[in-house]
Amino acid sequence: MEDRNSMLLDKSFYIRPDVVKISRELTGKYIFTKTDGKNITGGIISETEAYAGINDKASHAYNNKRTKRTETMFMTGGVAYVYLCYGIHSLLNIVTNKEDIPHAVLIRGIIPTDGIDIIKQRTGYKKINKNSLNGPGKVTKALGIDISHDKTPLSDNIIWMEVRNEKIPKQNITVTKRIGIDYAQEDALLPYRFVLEE
DNA sequence: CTAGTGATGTAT
DNA sequence: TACATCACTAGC
Repeated sequence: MEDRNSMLLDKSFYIRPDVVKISRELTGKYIFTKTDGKNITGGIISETEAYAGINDKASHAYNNKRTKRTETMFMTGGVAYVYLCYGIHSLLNIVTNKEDIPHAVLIRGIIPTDGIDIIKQRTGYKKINKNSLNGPGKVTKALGIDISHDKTPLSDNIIWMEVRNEKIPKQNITVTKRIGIDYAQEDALLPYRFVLEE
């Protein structure tokens, strides 16, 4: 796994204080999973959003809201925060920053590279292309992630990130406002979404 | 455009 | 215990 062409992102990457920067940096990195007793599936992270804790009206942890569900966001960075949205879709977030500071990055899209046949099985898609997994619910379905993976450390060979040699220049990442958070008033306009350009 | 889906949060 | 809400998707 770890040679000079690929390196596991470890705790020191996730514990850093600037979640918006981490969100930008995760865009273009690789995510892999080994779930379901199946082999590795994964791809290049093509879209992320930052959720910046207690002062961000779009965040589940806004106003220091601490419940059974949001407790995960308060953990030390480097674990998965997975919750069910609209009764159907499990959404995968990466918890960042130190304990008690509830920052997270939502993984909104990947370009599949590994385990294409398993991804076809899980999604039911007959063909897979670089745009097939362009939504947060599609990503978790393809990677075999559900709410049972909440609190999973990103160091356990179940869900993990790698950096590889491919250079993703900064200018190839577009920045926009976040999706589906109209309830967040002025914070809905924050430039916290990062998308890899074609 | 809209229905579907169920865990979660908040109020009773 | 009840009810509204929701970091979405697929199918018209």
